Amino acid sequence: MSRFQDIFLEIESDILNQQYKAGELLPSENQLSQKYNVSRETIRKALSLLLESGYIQKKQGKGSIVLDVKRFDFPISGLTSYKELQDAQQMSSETILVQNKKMTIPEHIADFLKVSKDTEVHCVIRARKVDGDVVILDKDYLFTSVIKEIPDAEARHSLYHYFEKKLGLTIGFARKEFIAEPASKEDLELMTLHNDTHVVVTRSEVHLEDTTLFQYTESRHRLDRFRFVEFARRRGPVSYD
Amino acid sequence: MSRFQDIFLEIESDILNQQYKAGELLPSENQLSQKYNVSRETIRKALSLLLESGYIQKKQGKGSIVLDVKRFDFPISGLTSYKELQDAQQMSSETILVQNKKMTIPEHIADFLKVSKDTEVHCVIRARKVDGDVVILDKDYLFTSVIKEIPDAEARHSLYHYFEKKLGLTIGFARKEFIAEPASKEDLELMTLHNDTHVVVTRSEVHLEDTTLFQYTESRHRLDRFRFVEFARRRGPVSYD
DNA sequence: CGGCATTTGTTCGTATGTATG
DNA sequence: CCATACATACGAACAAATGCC
Repeated sequence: MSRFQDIFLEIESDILNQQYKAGELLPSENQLSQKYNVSRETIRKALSLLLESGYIQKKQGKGSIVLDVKRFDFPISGLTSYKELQDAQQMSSETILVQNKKMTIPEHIADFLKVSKDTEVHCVIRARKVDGDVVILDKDYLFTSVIKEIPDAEARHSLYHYFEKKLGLTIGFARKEFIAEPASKEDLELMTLHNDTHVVVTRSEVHLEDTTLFQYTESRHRLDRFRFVEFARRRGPVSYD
Repeated sequence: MSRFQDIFLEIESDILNQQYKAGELLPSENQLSQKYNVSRETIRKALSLLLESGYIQKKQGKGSIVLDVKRFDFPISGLTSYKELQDAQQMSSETILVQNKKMTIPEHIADFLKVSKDTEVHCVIRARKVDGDVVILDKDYLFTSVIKEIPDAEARHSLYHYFEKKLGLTIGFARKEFIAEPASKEDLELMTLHNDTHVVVTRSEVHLEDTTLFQYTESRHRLDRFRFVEFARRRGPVSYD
């Protein structure tokens, strides 16, 4: 781990432990560089991580103000599904493996991803049960050119744990889209939908560090179980209007 | 404008103009620093902006790969509403100013924001009409301690244009939350909802650069007119599972 | 397999510009 | 006007990953 990452983690935990309180200023960059015995550049890299993560706000000529981060649910950003919420908040949940088989990619997905229509993928479908109800349906399509085999046990546990810890793959980036859609026949069959007519769908394409596309995911959420929280920093002329 | 921002914009436009094509490598940081006559650090700052914005992927020992950004709707990220989509894509739309008055903050919002219950705010309600239908309802609450006056004409045009261009305020950051909710009586009255039972609601609290909270916004979207696109880069152990 | 050149990642030191109070 | 703090920029050095021979 690099020095500026260590320092980021230390200051982060100091903020979470209220060593630095919301509304106060952090020590100046020069003071911090003395405290940690590093150059100011190293401190600035640590602070810019804190900035991106929503812990502080910097102001030229003044200092770095600690934001009130505990007023909000944690983690701040990127929380998409109740499954992730549960992981973060230790709630109980159950994963049902509905399907795990090899097939050629469905045509509409090939079109969406702009890949060949005879690409081979693993199709993994999982239902997420909370409090007795199936509230999330996850459909993953994984390119067999990258992932050779998916044991059922791994699919029941965590695909990403399998990819990163066991196969040594590293995720690079993803594009996600959120929209509301009418519930499909499959949704009605597999999820506990009461009288809902719609679900919220998140579609993502996930790429490895070397930019190869290796996964397409569709996550379908019951309306009352969808929530997404984002921390957005102003960059350039973005309209919040 | 700082040098590294200029260089970011130049390379950005080179990517958009296909001077640098998707899948190819950018010139190395040393080559770029020669081309632009700046130090490598300056180039690295420009490249890190490109990285955050989803234009490139960097790989140690290899170089910076140009990503295929044209396959997706533009702008890549942070697009929340059809109003923003229209602005970006020159679609036609109409804004109806439903209300613009001073009042004390509604109690449930005071609770949500953890501010005093007798805070004074401007309440601005606007309906967004597309193709004859009202598909978005925006409710803005603006602290009178920061914003003294809101002319109707400005509310009909763009609040943010008014704040930033005319009042000289600078937005710092915001936290946004997306949820699906049952349609309220007000939604049914003011929006063209057909038989919809739910709407997608985005709630944001917007802060100025000096961290003062100055706005709370609730934007209510008809289900078939909501869409949000995000570019997410991997940082640390985040589960896409 | 090792060695080597190339490329990005990290850190340091220094200098100068700019905003704040 | 001045001290302080953050912003930008340059130059240098070494580490780590990659690719090629």
